[in-house]
Amino acid sequence: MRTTTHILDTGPVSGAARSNSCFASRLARYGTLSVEEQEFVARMEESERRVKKGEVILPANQPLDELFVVKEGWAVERSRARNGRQQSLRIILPGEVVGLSNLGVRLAGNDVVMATEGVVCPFPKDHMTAVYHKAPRLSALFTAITGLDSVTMGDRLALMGSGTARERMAHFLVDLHERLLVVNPDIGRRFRLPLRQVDIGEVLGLTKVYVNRMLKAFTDEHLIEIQRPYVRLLQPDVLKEIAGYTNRHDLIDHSWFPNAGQNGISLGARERPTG
Amino acid sequence: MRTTTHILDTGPVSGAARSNSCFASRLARYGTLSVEEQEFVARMEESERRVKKGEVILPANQPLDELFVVKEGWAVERSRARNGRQQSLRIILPGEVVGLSNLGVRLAGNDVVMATEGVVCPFPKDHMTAVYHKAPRLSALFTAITGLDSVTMGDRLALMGSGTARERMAHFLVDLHERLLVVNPDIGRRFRLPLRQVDIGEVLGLTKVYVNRMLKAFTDEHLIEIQRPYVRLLQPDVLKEIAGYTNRHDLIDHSWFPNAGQNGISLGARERPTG
DNA sequence: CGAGGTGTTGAGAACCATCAATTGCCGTGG
DNA sequence: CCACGGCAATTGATGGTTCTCAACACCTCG
Repeated sequence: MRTTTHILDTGPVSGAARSNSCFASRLARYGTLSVEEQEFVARMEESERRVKKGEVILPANQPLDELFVVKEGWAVERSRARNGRQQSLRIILPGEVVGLSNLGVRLAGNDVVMATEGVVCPFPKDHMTAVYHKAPRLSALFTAITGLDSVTMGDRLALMGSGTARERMAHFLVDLHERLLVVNPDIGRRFRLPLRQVDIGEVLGLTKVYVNRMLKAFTDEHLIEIQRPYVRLLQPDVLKEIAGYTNRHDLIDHSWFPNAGQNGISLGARERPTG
Repeated sequence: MRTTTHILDTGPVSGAARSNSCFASRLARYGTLSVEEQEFVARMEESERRVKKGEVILPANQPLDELFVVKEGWAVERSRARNGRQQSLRIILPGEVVGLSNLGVRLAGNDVVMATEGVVCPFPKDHMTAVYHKAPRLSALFTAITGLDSVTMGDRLALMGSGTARERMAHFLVDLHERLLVVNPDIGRRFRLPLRQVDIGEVLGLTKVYVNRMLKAFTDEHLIEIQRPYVRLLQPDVLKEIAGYTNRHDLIDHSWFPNAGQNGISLGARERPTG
């Protein structure tokens, strides 16, 4: 009998159970969690709050005493530029955490705003202290995720620096699709894109007008198909080629994680579902 | 008698001693380290390696088993785009760490290349395991620094997305200056900029021609003065205004750090030198 | 003295922004 | 049922910022 359970074990997983643990299910992608670690994660998701579209769940320039797991809906991290023109730094999808990278920071650098209505699970930052004390492997996993975010951000930075509008748009679509697949492997090539073209423009550093032109171009080239608010990627590979996309989600490393000690639980890589 | 020593205590600090601990001195900016923690840090800097200009100290797409502290010289993190046009993601100055954000990542996302000759201190990634086990406050500090890097990267992302060439250049100059001041508070307004205009272009996502034009513009407006390879910021405040610069280095938070335990060492904020 | 790298300057073109007008969609109310 | 308002998407015309290409000046080093 094993002392670990795999959260994403295929089998009798009810829909409700899955929706109760979208964060845990994302973590489970990177390995098996011990029972104790699962308790920590569960604690992070124990309180829910329903949030409206446009609600600021993490205000900039304010001390941040709560982290969030986004459970339903999309959020956006936005930098407020005094130029009026504001820039979205990243999109936060269900199952992703807000504030991990701001953990050591006294004041939050940027706003995090809900792009749609949704449900978030706030949990006090102090809990992280306990994690660092008692669940070193989990804290290492958080470090890993933070690092992954950083690499991802680097990719976007490169794209914003030297990428054309076409490349940016392709990257945007492909990246969203791949990230949605992480939590929800069975969506196929079609997904809901609950953003206006203005919003996309703020993510990509383009005007809504040019966003529209790029989308039209892709549609004309039969690369995508738009059935608002859904998008279908007709030729994902071509889009990846245009974007120069490299999937970074295989990058999580656990080899250096501290061992769990006498219970000897291995946080080994989970085999990827063939795709 | 205190059990802690402040590494940057003003007083009899020899030049040699300071050059031996540029990383420690950066850490010390954020608080006082215990003797044990100092030992960890010292261990990170115990082996030195002299590196040539252009040398790749951390190759992309390869497992990363060493971190580096850059002790002398400048390094650059570069994303290799297959478009030919390559983009520098960030500049790494003496006293800064390479690879912290890649800790949890199986393969390094990007190359890190020396922009000048210099000295780096490699230390095995495995040491971090020990840190996470035995020096929770230190590992929290690393998390904090990683977070700070992330926020900084967000600022640059916003700038690349919606900033003009003028704003980018101003930000570039001001940011470098402020970061050099962290380790070396007495350089005044003049600093050595050991980069070609092409290199600056790769950082800012501009061509060398336009970099030149911006620099000329700033010179004509008496905002800067160039005495290759030195730059003097004649009106730093105007530059900050142009760049919309906000200094993020005050942002490190230690309130949530785990306590050190019975020895009760406080990792309190260090008062900033008045500037 | 020549070669190569870097900086400087000019002219034209490309990409994307801006401005402006129109269409289509949806919910509301008459 | 239709009129209306408002928001988002779409399309066209024009302009600005930045790129590209190209030539030349400067410096260092052999």
